[in-house]
Amino acid sequence: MNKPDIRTLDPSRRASIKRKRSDAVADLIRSHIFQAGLKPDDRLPQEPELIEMFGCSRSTIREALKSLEVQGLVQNTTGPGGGARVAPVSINRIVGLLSNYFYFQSVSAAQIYQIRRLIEPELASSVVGHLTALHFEALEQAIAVQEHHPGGDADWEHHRHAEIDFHDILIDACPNPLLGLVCRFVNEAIRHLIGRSGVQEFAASFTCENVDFHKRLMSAFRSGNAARARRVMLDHVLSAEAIVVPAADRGIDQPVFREPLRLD
Amino acid sequence: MNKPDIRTLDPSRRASIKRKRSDAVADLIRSHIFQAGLKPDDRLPQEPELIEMFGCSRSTIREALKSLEVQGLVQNTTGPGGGARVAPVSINRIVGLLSNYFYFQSVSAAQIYQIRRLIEPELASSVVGHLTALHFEALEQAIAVQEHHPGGDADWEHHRHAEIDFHDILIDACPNPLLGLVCRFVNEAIRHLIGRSGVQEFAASFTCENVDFHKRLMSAFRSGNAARARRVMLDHVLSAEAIVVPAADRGIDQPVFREPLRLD
DNA sequence: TGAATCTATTTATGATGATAAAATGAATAA
DNA sequence: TTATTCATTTTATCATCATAAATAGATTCA
Repeated sequence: MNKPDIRTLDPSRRASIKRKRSDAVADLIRSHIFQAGLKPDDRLPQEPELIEMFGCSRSTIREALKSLEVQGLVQNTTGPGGGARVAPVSINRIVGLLSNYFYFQSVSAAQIYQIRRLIEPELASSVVGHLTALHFEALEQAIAVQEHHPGGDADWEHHRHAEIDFHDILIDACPNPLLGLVCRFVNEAIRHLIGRSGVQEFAASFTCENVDFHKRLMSAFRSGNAARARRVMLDHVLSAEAIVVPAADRGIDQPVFREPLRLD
Repeated sequence: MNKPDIRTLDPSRRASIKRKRSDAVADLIRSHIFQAGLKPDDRLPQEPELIEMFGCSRSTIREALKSLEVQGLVQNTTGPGGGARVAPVSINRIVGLLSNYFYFQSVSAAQIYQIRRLIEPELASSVVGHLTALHFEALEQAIAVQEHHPGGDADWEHHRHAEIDFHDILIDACPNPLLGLVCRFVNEAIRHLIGRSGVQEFAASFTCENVDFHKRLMSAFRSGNAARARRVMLDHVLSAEAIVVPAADRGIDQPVFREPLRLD
């Protein structure tokens, strides 16, 4: 058969290793979305049209659309007016895909806190002035969850998750999407650590301490004091690190920035 | 027909919105990989067996495998001994998926540098003692690329990419995978910024300055001085920020940490 | 009129069978 | 020995049909 093969039509592709047709089609559609500047909810051609456009079968098109769907770029719906539509790539999807990564690349508490101490204070500072009433409500509720069974042993994991939830809510209010994304990643890494940890010794006092820090953070947020929010968060993270990270793993040379300096 | 539907068998799924079979199968396989502790290169059952196991058709299984392939969890090969194999989720794949995100969520230079000034100095410090001869060679070459046409106007984008390449090489030597991942993200964001920027005014002197900083970094790396590497990198990032970020966007309250403090 | 329900249509989704292409290893020819 | 060819295994792609889901519009009931 003498059908033109997409893989050989594009010179840039031909040089590289043989790719699957479905992947080539997926990339072409992906490029088209960006180059045409399509926005979320814009419609893509329907399956029969795509089959016509790319000269390949339905299953190939479907695999390509599946690929784009997993990437979070498109969403497929049935029914009249349905088909493939452009979707906004959500931060949640990226984080979800990331979680696979941690299964093969385990990260230690020490490694997590090496970054956490740097970015969480920045997060705390940056959300000041951006927290809505809804945010405050959610934050209060996260604190309430932590306070509920302060002594219960079985609730340890529950408390730790509520602790991370508190920080995730801050991310929601963060005006810098990249900072938010990075913080989400670190939180996701912590969640994995909680899941597989045998480090459940530090229960009661740790939770109380965290709640206290969170309340002090709330106070700083309410008063609109970014500098104080930064300081309190730094203390919070360092305090947690001192408990969570085994002393042996705590790098002596790891620096802590206590006070910010200004650009000249 | 009275076939058991995977979507209704799992109580946790039944409650939520209707999912596609292929997604349900993909999740089951994914969970199996993790729960069985499968390692990269371990084989998954072949398509006919999977069809048997899940009681669904070939196309459903193939979509599920496609999904896992896009996620980077498995790799499919043809031929004897082929089939689906577990693959390590690579940092490159995650970054690739992330790049979609930036098309809908644009990030400004100011936002990038808010994070960059925090983590790049940490990166520079952490790679000290972990750079191999190969790393040094690659770093030298990246510098050479930047030096090649210091005045050429058309090379501006080329130089900027070489500048980012230099930092990516450091990431390769970073012993903290999470820090590496975060730095890759920031670099990816910068690459996007370069791609769509109309900010090409600052060309010649900027490149020279960067090369100078890179050479000073190399010196610190060679002498094994982590503290100096940190300081030089901070100066490098701040210098770049002062040029790249419009003064109006430069938040007055953004802090700069010039000297590290120690844990008590 | 207004809301709820039915029905038809559109579209993706799932199933089946056949063919093509890639990878492996064995057999063969130089 | 070395390279080549060939058969085999397994996915990749194709083609077609049947099913399920979602919407729009008509219809019915209050």
